[in-house]
Amino acid sequence: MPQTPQIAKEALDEALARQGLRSTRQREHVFSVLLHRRDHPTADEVYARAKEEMPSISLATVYNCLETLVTCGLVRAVNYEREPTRYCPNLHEHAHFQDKGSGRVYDIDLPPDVMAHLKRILPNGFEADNVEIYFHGSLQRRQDAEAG
Amino acid sequence: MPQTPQIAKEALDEALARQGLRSTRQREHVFSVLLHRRDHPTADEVYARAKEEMPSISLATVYNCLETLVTCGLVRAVNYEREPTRYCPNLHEHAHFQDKGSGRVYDIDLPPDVMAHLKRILPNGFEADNVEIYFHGSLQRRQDAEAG
DNA sequence: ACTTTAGTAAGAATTATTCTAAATTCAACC
DNA sequence: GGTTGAATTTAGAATAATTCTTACTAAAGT
Repeated sequence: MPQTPQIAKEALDEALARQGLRSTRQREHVFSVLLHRRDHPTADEVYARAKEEMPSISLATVYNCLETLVTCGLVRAVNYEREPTRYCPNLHEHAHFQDKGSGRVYDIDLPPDVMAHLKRILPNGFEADNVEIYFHGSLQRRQDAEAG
Repeated sequence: MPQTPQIAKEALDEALARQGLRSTRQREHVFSVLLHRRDHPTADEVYARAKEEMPSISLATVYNCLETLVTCGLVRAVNYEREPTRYCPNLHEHAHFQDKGSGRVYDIDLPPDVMAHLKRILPNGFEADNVEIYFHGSLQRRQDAEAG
């Protein structure tokens, strides 16, 4: 039973309030679904998981809630090629890696200098707000390194 | 009247042959459209431009040809968020920058070390085939620096 | 309690893209 | 030069993710 931890609920309420938005059961629940398994689910997957505890929630509401969470800055929308958008509650600056075997997406921490270093390659006049870095490849699984 | 330069036509024929594919009028024309204005057009835009010289070409064929060119390695498909796919005949390793004002996409050359440097941040077991780097921001236009 | 506003639900609509089936083209062989 | 068979093109239908619309519900302000 994923229960939104108090600390996350407070962050949610505060972030929503900052945008003049209300905290609702659906928003809280969708957020808790994302926090519970940080595996970059698609909207459909979030919908399926959300319904387990809240069978009356609709797909449209899941889309609305995800969009709201993105607007509030609590969640990041992640795209690769034209696959369905995935959602990620990890707010550190980080890159993504998609394993072409399983399609699963993993967070890759960025050493602090990388982002700055990257922005420095831009010619004069190009001002970047953000940089998306998306690796695509295969994940060599080793017995001793089991990752989620 | 964009005419495929001989050198490009030969590269096309050779690349197609390597995959056991035929060189056709449509494939050649779609390729020439991409080479003519290197502004990362969408499939729809390529369709519109291709029709000017070849009014009978269909949108499906444009999609097929673009896909074929990507398969042959002559063209890169570029995605940002869930916007329509854009096509780019620049095969150097490079990043993309989208100006949020105009939506236009620019190629950004990568210093040779950057790619290698980036791949080195991957944890053990992650083997990247490729990295997409997509900047999003605004382009400060200066009188003396007019770019296409 | 009454009114306004925000949020949710269900399904229709949209959009980029892919699929399907029929028609056409092309390269190789006779 | 015509024939054959596979590859390609075409037009339109189909698909899939997402957004929109409209009515309903819930909450907040008065």
